[in-house]
Amino acid sequence: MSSPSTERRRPRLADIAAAVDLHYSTVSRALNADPSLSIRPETRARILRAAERQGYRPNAMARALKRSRTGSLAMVVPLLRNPIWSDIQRGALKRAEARGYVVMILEEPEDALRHPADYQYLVEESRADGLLLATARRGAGAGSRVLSVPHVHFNRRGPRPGNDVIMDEEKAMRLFIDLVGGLGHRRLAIVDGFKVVDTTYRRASAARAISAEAGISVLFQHEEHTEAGGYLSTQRLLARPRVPTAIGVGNLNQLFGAMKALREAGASVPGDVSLVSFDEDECLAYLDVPVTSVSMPLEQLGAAAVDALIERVEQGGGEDVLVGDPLTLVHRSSTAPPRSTPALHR
Amino acid sequence: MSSPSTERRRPRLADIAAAVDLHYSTVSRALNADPSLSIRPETRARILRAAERQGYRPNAMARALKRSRTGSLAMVVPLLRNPIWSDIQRGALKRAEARGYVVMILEEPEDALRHPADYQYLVEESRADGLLLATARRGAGAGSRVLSVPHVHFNRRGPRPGNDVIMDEEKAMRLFIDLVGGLGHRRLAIVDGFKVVDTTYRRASAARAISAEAGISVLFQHEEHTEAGGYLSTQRLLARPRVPTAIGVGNLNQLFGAMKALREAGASVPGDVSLVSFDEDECLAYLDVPVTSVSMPLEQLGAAAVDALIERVEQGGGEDVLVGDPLTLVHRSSTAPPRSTPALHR
DNA sequence: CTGTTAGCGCATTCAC
DNA sequence: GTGAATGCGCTAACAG
Repeated sequence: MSSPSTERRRPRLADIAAAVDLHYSTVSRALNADPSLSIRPETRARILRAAERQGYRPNAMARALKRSRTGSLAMVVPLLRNPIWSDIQRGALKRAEARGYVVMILEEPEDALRHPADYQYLVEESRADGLLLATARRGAGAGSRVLSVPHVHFNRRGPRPGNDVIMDEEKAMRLFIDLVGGLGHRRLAIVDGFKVVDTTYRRASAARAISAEAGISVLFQHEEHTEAGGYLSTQRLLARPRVPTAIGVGNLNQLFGAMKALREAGASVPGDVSLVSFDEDECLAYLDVPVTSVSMPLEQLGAAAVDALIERVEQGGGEDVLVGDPLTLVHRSSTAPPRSTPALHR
Repeated sequence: MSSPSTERRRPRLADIAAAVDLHYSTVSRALNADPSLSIRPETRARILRAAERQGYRPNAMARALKRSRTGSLAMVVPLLRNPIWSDIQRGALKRAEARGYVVMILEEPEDALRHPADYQYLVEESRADGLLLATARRGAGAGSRVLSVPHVHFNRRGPRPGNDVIMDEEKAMRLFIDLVGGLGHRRLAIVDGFKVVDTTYRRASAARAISAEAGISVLFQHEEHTEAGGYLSTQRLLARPRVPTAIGVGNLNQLFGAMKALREAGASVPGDVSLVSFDEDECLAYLDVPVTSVSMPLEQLGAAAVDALIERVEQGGGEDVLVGDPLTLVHRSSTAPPRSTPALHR
């Protein structure tokens, strides 16, 4: 209806070749700066100018078909409310863009888990060059179909070593235990998600080892990683004969539940119990009593995962990666020495 | 080193054609269930079986090249901490998957805004069939380059009508004003982000219109959409000679700031001031005083945006979409009648 | 009912 | 220095 004539096809190599009166293969080589092409600079400039003028854009599909490389990565993340996934995703997107890749995102519902191999089709159909996976449950798919396309598991380890990019959960746990241990706490508790999730599993193992060596007791409560889960776990802890004096909470959602349970029980923070979050978030600074947290390198993890995957795609190699920096304590007001503790009398 | 021979190429149409002793074009038509092909069921079954056995997967690049359609959409979202974007993204991903599309995500830093047309290259290079954009600032790029590829603006309107998928902010505002107005409040305030963001702008306009017609006064505070912004805005409100008795807060980050300001000023909620959040989140139920919120149809918005874009890609048509369902009030404990109000004496 | 043919747009090996 | 030719894997129009 309105100007039906203006519609113009996107220029191809042939179009710009016609404009400069050269063969399109020459144009291709000039635009790609093919070193084996000894072209005179002046001709080259002419080509570039023509391409520019016509607004030439290489067709990614055609190029991908020819090169058998799509320039895109597929990222599978669990469908969770926890904001850490946004941060990891952010790190991955930035790094991928910087390295000339695009990223497709898929979200896997927690109640409809699939096997990692179920995402292989993306590579097999040449939609992506490789897979970034955060879908593994511990033991899931162990011994079963092994992925035969480039991939890395991030944040959660895969069924076998060699393609994992994970955070240094042990370091995080050590930070927590050193902090409250140093304040004099000897009865700690950790409120976290279920141990079928690898991250939680590693955290729990680390806590066990570290606390044992420090002569500190640690109680574990594993529940859903939601407000309700944190609430329930903390209620249970507070109902014990000897209530822990310091609690570490595995994620932000659970933290809100934990705080509610503490409030309802009349337990003051940090007076009665010290509280530490394993998710850092700006909002922690604005709570009634600002909550100390362990800040994990989330964006760095995403970036490292992309780097590792690209290495596998382009070189075929690669090793496990442990991301441990910057992993720091954000000191706020939710920790203090336990009431009448040796530390106070020193 | 280990079994270098096992490496087998991915099967192509030709491979399965060879296996069933038919031409590969026939195989193609059979697999695609081409209606113009009258093939005998038995042959068809043979083909399917062979394809299955060889693990055949159509090459998406080759298909895209031929069909000039990639089957992927590009989504550009602002780089923000606010969790609404995750929810919108989720809705979009789900719908896209259901409709056979994949989605690439790009995040645009708020401090390095680009023109929507800067993302056109994705379509021009045949990396995506269309663009989902949430990048517009009011007035940005108005009158400048107009997008010449299929696209929709979501949550934030584009420079001109016709390709917008937005939420019914007016309805949201009406819910808020009706609620607190009905409780007897006559001095309201709205704490929100800056009005260069279209969502905020529409919310403010709606509030102005609705409150005028209801004979209610509304004060606006526009600050950064962060905890610090909400804190600052609320402090300002509390410093006024006549403090508003009900405050609506535009997003979750600001809400934490607002609550801190109220706490520090010794203003009780809902005793001294009623509080309503325009972002719904499970954590609101776990706060010291659980906060009432307006729950927006975020996933629905994402899904609607995908539908609208696919319509433009596949049919070339499309109109503006207003997403208004389900848009509801989540009643919690942060609202009450103002102290000694007419409503109490009725 | 099935085979032939011609590209989609590009990179690349080989001639000249 | 540059042109010609081939094929990546697939779809679709056309033969037979």
